[in-house]
Amino acid sequence: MFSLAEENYLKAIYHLEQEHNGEVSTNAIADRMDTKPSSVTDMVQKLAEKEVLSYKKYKGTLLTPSGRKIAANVIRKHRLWEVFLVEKLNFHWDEVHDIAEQLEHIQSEELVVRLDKFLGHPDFDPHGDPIPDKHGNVKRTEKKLLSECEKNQRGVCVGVKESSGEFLQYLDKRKISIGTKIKVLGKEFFDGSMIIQVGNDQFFISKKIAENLYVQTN
Amino acid sequence: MFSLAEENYLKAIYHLEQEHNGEVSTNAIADRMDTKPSSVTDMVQKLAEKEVLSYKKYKGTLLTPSGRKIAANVIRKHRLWEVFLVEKLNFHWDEVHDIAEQLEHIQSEELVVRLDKFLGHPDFDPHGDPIPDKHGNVKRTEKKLLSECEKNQRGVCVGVKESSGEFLQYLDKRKISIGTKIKVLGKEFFDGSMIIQVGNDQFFISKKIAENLYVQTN
DNA sequence: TAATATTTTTAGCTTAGTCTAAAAATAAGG
DNA sequence: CCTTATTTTTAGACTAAGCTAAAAATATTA
Ligand SMILES: [Mn+2]
Ligand SMILES: [Mn+2]
Ligand SMILES: [Mn+2]
Ligand SMILES: [Mn+2]
Repeated sequence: MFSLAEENYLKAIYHLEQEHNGEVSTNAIADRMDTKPSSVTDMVQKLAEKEVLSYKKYKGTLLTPSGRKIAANVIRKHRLWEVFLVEKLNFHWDEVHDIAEQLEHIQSEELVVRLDKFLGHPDFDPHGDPIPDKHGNVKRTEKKLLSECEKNQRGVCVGVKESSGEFLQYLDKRKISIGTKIKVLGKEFFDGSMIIQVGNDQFFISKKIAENLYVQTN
Repeated sequence: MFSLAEENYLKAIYHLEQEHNGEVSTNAIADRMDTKPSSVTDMVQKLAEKEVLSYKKYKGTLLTPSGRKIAANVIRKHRLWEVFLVEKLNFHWDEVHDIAEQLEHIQSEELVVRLDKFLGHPDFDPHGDPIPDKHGNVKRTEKKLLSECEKNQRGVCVGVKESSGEFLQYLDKRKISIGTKIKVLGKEFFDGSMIIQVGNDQFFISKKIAENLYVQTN
């Protein structure tokens, strides 16, 4: 029904919609997909014909509910395959994206159902991103302070409570910014300090740090 | 390096070469691939440019060693994925071909290595077809009498010893002909009779039948 | 608000892979 | 061996998806 190229566009637009929460511009799509804006205009007009997105010249695009469902399903497959590659084939989590980029386009409802079951119905991919359910719904959660997180919880940094220069510099040094994924590897009850994982780095943070970082948890 | 369409052509030509053992005609390829002969001519000329097959106008084509290796690798992936689908995802063996037709085109050396390992380095796919090794070599075996086969062995019918009308009619009734795959489910030492599987059917055969059927075993 | 800069679209080309219709080569039959 | 049938190739067109260059719309800013 939808070609590989069309699926990739829908997926990119889906992600961009979340990020900008709202219409997505032609240039933003071109940037994300490594194509030229003129190519995007063509494709977006075709997808508007197919009613998977709404488009007004010069005004940007928004997915329709049906387009959003298709995109979510591609993302579901992408993330399920990533789980498979890491959990079953023992790939490292940072090696799997490009393979999943191909596997996400395999067409077979039944395959997805069985893969999901085989993997034990996982809720998150190896990067900590949530796996949409079969209806395209993603479990979206409230933000909270990192200090409220438990061991093994994952979250995405969505903001800071205090924003002094020193604190922001500290975050910068630790390569933490909005959108950074954080996993709690350990938590000390005595002083509330934590060991966390950020990208490939693991390090200690004090309770004070943890109390000033907002995360959106899984 | 090679597109999905090119890979499918190479694979089809590979199979046709075995079947006709020799040059493959344009029409034969068109038939197999469900395309028009004119499309085949175009593609075959392109593949000849790329030196994966040799082609002389009106004379048919033959894969070069490099073309044969590429084809065998696609077939390797196809059959490994079929094993995965049946053994791990519990698909029935007659449901997996179309999905494998897509999965065989996923590009990743490492994925194949790990999938092969995960599956325990299988030698045959769920249909009993041999899985080429990483160098494109297929274990080709001698033909022998079905009566010489052991329990759980699989073979492809490649001929008969006696060819009386009654015998051939029997084979016909049982839907056994050249190319039919047979699996030995059980063997009785006392009288040499067997239970065999042919397609979805399972039935008894006497020693006399088994002694007159040549099979190529895995 | 008028000039300038940026974004987006259009127009026209390109390549891969397919098709139909017609021409050319080869094979078969009398 | 000549005529007819079959196979194969060529010529020309089409669609999907991309590109460049130029035009048009929108946004910025002096
Ligand atoms: Mn990914
Ligand atoms: Mn993709
Ligand atoms: Mn198959
Ligand atoms: Mn295929």
